[in-house]
Amino acid sequence: MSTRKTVLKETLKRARRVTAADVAKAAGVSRSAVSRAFTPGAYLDSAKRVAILATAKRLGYRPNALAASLQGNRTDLVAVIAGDMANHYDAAFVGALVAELNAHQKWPLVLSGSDEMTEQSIRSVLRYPLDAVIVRGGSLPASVFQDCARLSIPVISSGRVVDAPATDCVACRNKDGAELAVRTLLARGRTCFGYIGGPASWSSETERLAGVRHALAEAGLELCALTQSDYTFDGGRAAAEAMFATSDINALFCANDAMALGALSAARNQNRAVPDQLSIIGFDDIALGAWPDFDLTTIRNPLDKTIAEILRLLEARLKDPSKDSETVMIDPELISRGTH
Amino acid sequence: MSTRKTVLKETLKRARRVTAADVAKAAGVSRSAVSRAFTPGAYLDSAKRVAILATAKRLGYRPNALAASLQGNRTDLVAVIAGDMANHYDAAFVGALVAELNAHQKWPLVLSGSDEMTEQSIRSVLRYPLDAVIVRGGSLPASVFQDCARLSIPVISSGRVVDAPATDCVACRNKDGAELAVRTLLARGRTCFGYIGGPASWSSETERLAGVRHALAEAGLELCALTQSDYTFDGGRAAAEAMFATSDINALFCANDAMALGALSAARNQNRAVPDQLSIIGFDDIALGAWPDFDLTTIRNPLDKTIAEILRLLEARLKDPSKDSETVMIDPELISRGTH
DNA sequence: GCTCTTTCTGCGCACGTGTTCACATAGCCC
DNA sequence: GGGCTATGTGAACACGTGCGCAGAAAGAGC
Repeated sequence: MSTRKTVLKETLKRARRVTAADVAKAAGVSRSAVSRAFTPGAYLDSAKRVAILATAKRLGYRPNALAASLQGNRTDLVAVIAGDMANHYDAAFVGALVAELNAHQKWPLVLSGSDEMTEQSIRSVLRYPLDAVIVRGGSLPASVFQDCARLSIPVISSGRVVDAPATDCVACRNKDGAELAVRTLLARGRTCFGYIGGPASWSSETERLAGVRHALAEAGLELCALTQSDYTFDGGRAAAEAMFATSDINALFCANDAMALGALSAARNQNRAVPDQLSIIGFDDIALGAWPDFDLTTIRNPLDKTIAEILRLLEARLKDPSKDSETVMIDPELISRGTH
Repeated sequence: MSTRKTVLKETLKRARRVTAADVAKAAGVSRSAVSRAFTPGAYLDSAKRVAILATAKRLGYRPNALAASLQGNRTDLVAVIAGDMANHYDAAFVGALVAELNAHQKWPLVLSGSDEMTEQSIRSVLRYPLDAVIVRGGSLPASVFQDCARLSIPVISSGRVVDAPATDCVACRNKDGAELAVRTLLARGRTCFGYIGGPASWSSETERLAGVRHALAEAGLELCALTQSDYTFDGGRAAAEAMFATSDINALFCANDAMALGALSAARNQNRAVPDQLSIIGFDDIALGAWPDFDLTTIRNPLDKTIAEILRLLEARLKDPSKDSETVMIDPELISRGTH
């Protein structure tokens, strides 16, 4: 009876994965021996180990990482909540982060899409026992962080400082970056400033705007023009066109490079000489800005440093899950090129 | 004794995940009842179900997807082997694919990096019981496909046609695309053709080159200049500069948009009027090409269709794992803009 | 030969879940 | 009351693995 049931199951299942028991039977040893063969440092006759590994290779066996993780081991699975992958900086960020995680033998479950979609997705993904969740900026509701905390899954937030237990943060000093941009333009002798920002709901946006206002106030100035746009090339281009039509700015700071490139495109289209009549500075330092066709002056939001810090924090957190939360601030740098 | 051991383990483990047994104890029911509460259609008193779900929510319980998958269920985990994320087309591809997989409740484990690194990574990731592996172009060794076959993990290959069991393919008709580009340039009256290709090891490259040669031969022509580059903007720019120095082409077809934009940049830098003196056509149709600053004519490698087909093939394969392998060819289209 | 250490091995438990199985309770009709 | 169906329930198993435990074998020192 029970044999018949097993046979039925075998047939129904298309093709069972080879298990340690299969290898043990084929090699004529116990299942424990197979397990030990794959565990460095375990007591096992070296000749036997070689034989077992050979059999395993022949059958195409690999230990099932999921079953192993049931014992309370690490899963090496990390959720990565990407921002908008259409954004060049976010895409570069995710690409570099994924490569770095791979190099550290961590496997990223990537989530992307609109914020509501992502919120749904993260709920589903939390069904997996993750080692950690890495969040890229964005504007996710606080409930997500609470859910992670309840499941005692550590969180690393990049681009936004979050105060929560077992939550480490890496963020750029956005205010400093914006001030750096404005001071650079002031030093160039500019007096009438325009600013094209991103969606007001993003914390980075409010910080950058605050930096702009602060640095201008120090020089006894105010913004001549201000627009909130959407971090895209098209959005930046449209915002710049509208701005050119209503005010006579000679300096323009954009909250990211994509919008700055859009603004540069608009300026060229209207025959405004850059940088003679108008200075433009972006933020992020995407690869595109360095192309000779643009040669965009920008404030670098250092990708490599940020990702290196994320991995350092991840390792530290896994080593000591109960350690205090840590926040690392990254200093932006001026990348001086031809548009200011 | 056994109690003491359990207590010790509890203390050592930082914070255990809430399990169905915990919920059962808290709600005063059996563990089976908790499992049934989360299984739609299972026999369970409706009042009891409500009570259990409430308790589960209070404790922050979610079923462990990994433990559930041990029973032979789907894991909903899919490995995605990305190409080079620095490449704009590949980055857009991965971004769109990830979003679409998320929408279908599939969770992508993304691998990226150099080919050798990726090969190492895929071996590690195959320790997880994956529902499928999606491979983006590239030049991975055949052994990877063999490994997947042995573990009976279905493979979907995009950008390259692979003949293997349980391996479905989606690919662009690269030859047709290249011919379309050349015929468009011929119709424009061009006679002296340059071609900047990608690495020769890629199958897409040989197909595109074959298309170029075939369409030219039909018109009784041959290539005036040929270079293999690396699919990057800088590579395309350097290749174009070298080409301009040695031959007097009036038509240039590039194997991808990034190199075409580099070539366009080089042409502008040397005051070659595009499209009056020189026509340039790219391949892929990345978002960048549509920017008014470039306005690049190109051959679209339809991203949405490709991804839609990948998901269709994935669903079909999961529904019937033993179905015949299928190959879907996607037709490229001419996107006529200002550089030809 | 006897004890002690070192090396090696198989048995069996634990991990968290879905599902089958056997059993209970209740309702209904003859 | 007897037989039937529909509904509800907990115990038990299976999934694949790592590891603890106990015992075996072998060698070393007296």
